[in-house]
Amino acid sequence: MKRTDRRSDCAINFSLEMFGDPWSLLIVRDIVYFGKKTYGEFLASEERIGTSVLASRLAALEQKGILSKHPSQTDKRKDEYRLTEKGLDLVPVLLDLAEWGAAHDPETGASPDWIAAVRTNREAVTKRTRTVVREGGSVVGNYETVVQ
Amino acid sequence: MKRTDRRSDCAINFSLEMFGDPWSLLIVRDIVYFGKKTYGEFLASEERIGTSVLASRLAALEQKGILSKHPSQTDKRKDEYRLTEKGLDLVPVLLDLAEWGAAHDPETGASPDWIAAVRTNREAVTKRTRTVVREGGSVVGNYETVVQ
DNA sequence: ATATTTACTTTCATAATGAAAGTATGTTAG
DNA sequence: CTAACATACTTTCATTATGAAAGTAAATAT
Repeated sequence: MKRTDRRSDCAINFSLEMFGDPWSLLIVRDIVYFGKKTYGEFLASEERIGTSVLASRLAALEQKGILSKHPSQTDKRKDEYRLTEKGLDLVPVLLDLAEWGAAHDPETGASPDWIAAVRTNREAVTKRTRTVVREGGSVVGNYETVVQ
Repeated sequence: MKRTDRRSDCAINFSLEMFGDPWSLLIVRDIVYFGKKTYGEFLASEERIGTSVLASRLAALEQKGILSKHPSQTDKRKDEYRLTEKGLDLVPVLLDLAEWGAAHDPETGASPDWIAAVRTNREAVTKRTRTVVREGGSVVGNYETVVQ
């Protein structure tokens, strides 16, 4: 009586079913790179996610244990979304996507030394990124720390 | 007069626009892990991609330079799809997705020693996987070679 | 008290997916 | 040589997801 609804037991397929849509990883990126936390901050991102899509993605990521939601202490209208440990495990995926994108987009906006740091020092960059993000920081706000 | 249609210049966004749908990376996985090459082989994969979706994904991946298409030498009905070098650059992404999926799916079908090899020996596994796939082989058909 | 913020929900037109059947060309079996 | 079959699609159409815009309710700022 197993086999609920998943397409297969493949680990890659499992990952794709969890966050393999075109928006979920952009939300994770907003947290990891830019330190965004609230609905309004995600909504304002450059890629212009629609409000209804954002709402459904946030709910789905929370339900899947990738994000957790907490009422803001300072403003009761706001909620803060944070990555769980499971969500932090996506940092390596983000780094690979950044590396691939930077390598193959002739007009990429990625900074060459960030990409170089990821390429030459992957383990350490991953670990420091996790640590920084776990404590509420972001890559952009802690560049020196993360890159080394 | 730049800025065609892309949502942003972010490298992560670029990657997601190229293969960030729920099917493209499964096709790449079919090639890398299982050595699939033809339309019919992709169509038969466990996740049951629809024929119209498969056709559009293959065309899109070819147009984006991730796959190349070649008439089969032995059977003129068949076409063979292969990864370009740009497509081979997706191997690290696949390895990360496998690692994340295996780590977070309690019922994963991924073999523990493949995952262990990826985790402890990422660089070498990546490089050997690329080499094997570039020559038309696959992970499943060359397990000992790839894992070491 | 009133205006504004914030996090949504609702509505609705358009696009993508999924299931099923159909087609054109090449191959195989008798 | 011909009929059945294989292969790579395309077409159709119902269902679902996306995207744009407007609306709502609670909390905060003025």
